Amino acid sequence: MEADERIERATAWRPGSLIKRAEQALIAEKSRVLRPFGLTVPQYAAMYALSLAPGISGARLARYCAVTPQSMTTVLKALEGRGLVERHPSEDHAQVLVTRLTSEGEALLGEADAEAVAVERRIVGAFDADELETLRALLQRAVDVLI
Amino acid sequence: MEADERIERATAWRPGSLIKRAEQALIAEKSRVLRPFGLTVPQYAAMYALSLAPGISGARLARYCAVTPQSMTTVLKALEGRGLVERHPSEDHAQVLVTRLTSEGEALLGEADAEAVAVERRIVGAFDADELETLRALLQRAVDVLI
DNA sequence: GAATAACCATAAGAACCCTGATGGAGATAA
DNA sequence: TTATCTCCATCAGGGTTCTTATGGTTATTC
Repeated sequence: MEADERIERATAWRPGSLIKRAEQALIAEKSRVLRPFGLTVPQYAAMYALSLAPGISGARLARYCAVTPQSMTTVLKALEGRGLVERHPSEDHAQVLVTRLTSEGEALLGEADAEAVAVERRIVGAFDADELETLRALLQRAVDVLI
Repeated sequence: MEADERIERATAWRPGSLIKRAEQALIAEKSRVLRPFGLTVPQYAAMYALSLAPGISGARLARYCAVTPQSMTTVLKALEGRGLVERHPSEDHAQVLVTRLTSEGEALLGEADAEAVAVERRIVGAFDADELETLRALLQRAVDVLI
């Protein structure tokens, strides 16, 4: 159909579509490797950040994962329901919920992280050091002109 | 807090986080400029593709916009409810719904597209031709190793 | 000490996206 | 002609995300 080329020609110059495709492919592949563990990508990201910063508040966790606090709340509720994380009121700040991985959470994260890291390594392995730095710099510039 | 640097150091090498930030910034900015028109980014994308390929089926439209047919159905229902697109059974294929922009849809798209294109131009303007081609090639390579 | 700003958690509502599964229609090959 | 493959639309269910708004707590500032 001729519409294919017409649409291709009209959208190919837009950098946005390239970035979208890359992000989509990344999400799809990570979802695939995480599915056996019953984890979604945002759930994995939250658990990974929790492993690096145990006892963090939900709001800080949201900032680290680049989502809104409301989104993080729903993610944490799902994880809490599965017994992978636990939340308790902070002793210092009454309105803060201290969040930690449970031992089951740590065990599951250990397995899942190996798969997730492997996906990232596949990307890293496709570039040399210079190319990786170039990609980083170009994407950063795109972000800078957008914000 | 020390957790900031620890998380930063542990995630900075992952290309996935860079791509995610870029996509997030892009979505956020496009959402912002499209909001006055009452359009979301996927709704705009669908209308834009429809303007290039009038009378296309929902399934083909979904492929062009890189979403599932189910997602496209919900997008089109919203647009249809606002009178921006219309869908009629095809005369050739009984199971196909021919989809077109209404005149109001075309008018609204004309205004919204100017804003959306401006966002893309801001990105394009931040790079020279070589850099743009490099970004395109690097992102394409990342997609290729993931698929 | 009181006002202000900054932070935290959360509810409500709307969109989006996905996977999985169902059912119907057209085209092709045995 | 029948079986199969492909394409289309859609339902059901789960998960993520956002905006908008509310209410409470802590720290700072006047």
